[in-house]
Amino acid sequence: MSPRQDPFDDAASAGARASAGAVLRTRLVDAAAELLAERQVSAITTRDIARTAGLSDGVLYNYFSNKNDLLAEALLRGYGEQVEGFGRRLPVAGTETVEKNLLQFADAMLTLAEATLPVVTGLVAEPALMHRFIADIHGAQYGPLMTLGRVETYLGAEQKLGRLGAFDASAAATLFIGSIIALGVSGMVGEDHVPAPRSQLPVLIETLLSGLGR
Amino acid sequence: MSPRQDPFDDAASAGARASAGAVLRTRLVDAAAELLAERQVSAITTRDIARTAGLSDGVLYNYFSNKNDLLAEALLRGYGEQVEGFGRRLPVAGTETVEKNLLQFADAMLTLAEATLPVVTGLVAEPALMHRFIADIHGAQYGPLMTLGRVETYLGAEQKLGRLGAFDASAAATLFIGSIIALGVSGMVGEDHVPAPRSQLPVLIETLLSGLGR
Amino acid sequence: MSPRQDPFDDAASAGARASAGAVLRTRLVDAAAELLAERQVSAITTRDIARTAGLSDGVLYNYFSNKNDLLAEALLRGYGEQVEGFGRRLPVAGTETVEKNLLQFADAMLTLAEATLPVVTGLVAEPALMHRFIADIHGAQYGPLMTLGRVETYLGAEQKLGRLGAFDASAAATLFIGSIIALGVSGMVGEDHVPAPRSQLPVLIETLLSGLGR
Amino acid sequence: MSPRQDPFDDAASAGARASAGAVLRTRLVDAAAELLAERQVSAITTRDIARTAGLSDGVLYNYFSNKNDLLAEALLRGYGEQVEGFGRRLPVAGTETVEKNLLQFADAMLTLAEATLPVVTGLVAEPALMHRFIADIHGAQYGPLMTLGRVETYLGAEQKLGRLGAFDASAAATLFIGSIIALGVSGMVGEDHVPAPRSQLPVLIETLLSGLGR
DNA sequence: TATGAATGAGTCTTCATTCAT
DNA sequence: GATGAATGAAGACTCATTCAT
Repeated sequence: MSPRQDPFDDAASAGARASAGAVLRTRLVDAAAELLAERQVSAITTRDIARTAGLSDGVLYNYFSNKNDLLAEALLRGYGEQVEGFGRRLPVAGTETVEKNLLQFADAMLTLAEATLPVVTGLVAEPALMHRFIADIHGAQYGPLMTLGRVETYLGAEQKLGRLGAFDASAAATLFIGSIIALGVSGMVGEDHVPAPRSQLPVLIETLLSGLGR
Repeated sequence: MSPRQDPFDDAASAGARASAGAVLRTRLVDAAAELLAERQVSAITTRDIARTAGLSDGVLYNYFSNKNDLLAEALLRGYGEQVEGFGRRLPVAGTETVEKNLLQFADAMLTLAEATLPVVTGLVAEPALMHRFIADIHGAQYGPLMTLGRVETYLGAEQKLGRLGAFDASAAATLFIGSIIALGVSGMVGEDHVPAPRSQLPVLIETLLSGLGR
Repeated sequence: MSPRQDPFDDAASAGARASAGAVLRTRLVDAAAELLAERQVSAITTRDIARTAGLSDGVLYNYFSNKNDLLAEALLRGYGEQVEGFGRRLPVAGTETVEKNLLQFADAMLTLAEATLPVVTGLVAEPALMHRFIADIHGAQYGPLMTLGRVETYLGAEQKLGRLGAFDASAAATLFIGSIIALGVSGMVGEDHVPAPRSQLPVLIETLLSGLGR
Repeated sequence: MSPRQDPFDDAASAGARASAGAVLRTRLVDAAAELLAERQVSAITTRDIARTAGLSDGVLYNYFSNKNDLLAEALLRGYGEQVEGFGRRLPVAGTETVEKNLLQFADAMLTLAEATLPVVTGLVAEPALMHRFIADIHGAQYGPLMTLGRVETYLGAEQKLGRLGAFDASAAATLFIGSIIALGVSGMVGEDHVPAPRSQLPVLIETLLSGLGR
């Protein structure tokens, strides 16, 4: 007698099954992320996700306890990717000029804001998901504090190098990031008569560097 | 014969009768505003509004052509009240010190942001209402451009008075407002370990005034 | 002392009041008839009628026990007017030629059909109103039997005058009226590629007169 | 091994499973058709259909994009069945006698009219559904023009065979069909004192054949 | 485990009718 | 009588979740 007839019952296929499951799980997250990129969270139905993933309506509940669990994962992954893209573009203190570096920083940050704002603002309507998301990005060190921290660290480093004066690095980072996010928001709302956000970065930086005083 | 004392007689009651319709209308707007203050737009149902107003389900449609019309009115009224409160607190160029004035400006603006951000961000999930709202606040001169304009105007005035140096007033206003909104947002999402937004205003202003340069 | 001060309290004004009531009643029926001419029965609301009559929502119930009672009256009146217009245009047996007379008959009947079909078909969706209407037009001798009877009478008269041959006048009337109503319906449904109903009357009459036999 | 007897096994049950969706879909259409046979379109609610089909409220939307889509299908199916029944009963030119053939034609047509008139007239109150239905029956070659065309064709064929004289076949078809529909309508509205529609067919045909002239 | 059919509570909106003034 | 504000039942449609196969 051969060991077993049941084709699904050996270690290999058990592994295959397990990873097959993981595959489906990933396909669901991919589909959710894809939809998140083109639509408000509140406009995404479980059926949409299943269709996009090419799967049936019910699978979702084999891998996630509910819709929000899946969305939270997709959200975190998408956000994380953007944050990492941001992290890879950062200038190094002491190289180039401070102004040039800040511009590069600003551009990366505006890109991050433009990519994540639509999704994040959409979360406001889903408090449960929102809190979940905030907890998750804290856990994953992806929070806005991280970006704020990067700017702060950079500014502090330039100060130590003597390429910047004395100022509160934390406050400066808030001014820098806050104004860039504001630009991103105004671009998102799409008010007419407002200049393209990106074109305003240089004068923003120059103003921040010089200050308003005499 | 002395005039009648009964406050419900004559013109008064005629007026009351004439505006009887307006009473319910107002009650509906009040109810909507009340709910808006405690919940996301998307979590407010027509039934909620009716219950809160102590009215029956259908009344809404005797005064508004649909749910969004009512919400838009409540939204605009609430937002307008905040904007006017903001407008009344603004400093005058040339008085006091620039720093003190900017602090007052910042405080008013943070108050405005804290009051309006939750509602406004909730609109993102309701594009129809969002566009309606944007059109309404533009019509009512309540737009964000208005607040930006106020700051810009103030800074320009101080420049002319020689109390501030040479800088781009528009960029400065963006730095100022953007960072305050960012404080408001961080307060709203309620991240722990973040200092109270209001306590950060002085150093923010000082940093903005001095700049980062040497 | 003059007889009476109260301007509303003499016989004349009592009469005026009574007729004032009748006036409102008539205004309601007028408004309903007006709307019936431009819309399906099912698309007419009591509020529409009140607005059109320039009256308040509730008056209707002072003169009619419900919406259908009012509509039934408007329906009957409108239908009666058309039927009477039809009755006034009928030819007299023995005058002109039979063919010319039948054409006149046909034209009057098509006019009647075109005017009443939209309203009558709209009634199908309101069984209660439909039955009421049928009973009413029977009572008022306005029924289709009446028009059928008119044709039948005319044909019989021409037979007696020897201007037509031997045939069953009732069946002939049915052929005549049925085909004209069919033309009216096909015009109403507005199928393309169908010739204008009125242009087909002559050949219809000629065919009816000659018959299909050899 | 003998083939299995169990009708639910193998291919049969695979088919059943594959078409399991179609089963509910059909049940819905059946239920709609059932209601259509006993009630005006406008008096049928989605809940009625679901209850009649023994299903829950929402199922409808798993198979149809809206209520009208379902009704349109039920309508077309019912109408098509009648039209096909009609088509199967038609006489052939040159056989029997013309009179007998026309009577057969008339009877089939009256049957068709009696079956379809209540439903079709009910559509008048639902313009959207009406247009949809007209488009559908045109697509399916079920339109009234078809029935008209069948009569016209028959009459033309008899003319060529010399069994009928010279006349306008189109006008004759309109006379024929129009009067039969009129009989159907008068039967439908159920006026009393009107002889049974079917009993009037012979004299109608005789009159049509002989004409009114001398 | 995968499927997708089925569920049913919940949403906005309409409108004939009532009734206090 | 006249008003018109208020009522609330009813309708079409959506969608997260369940569960038999």
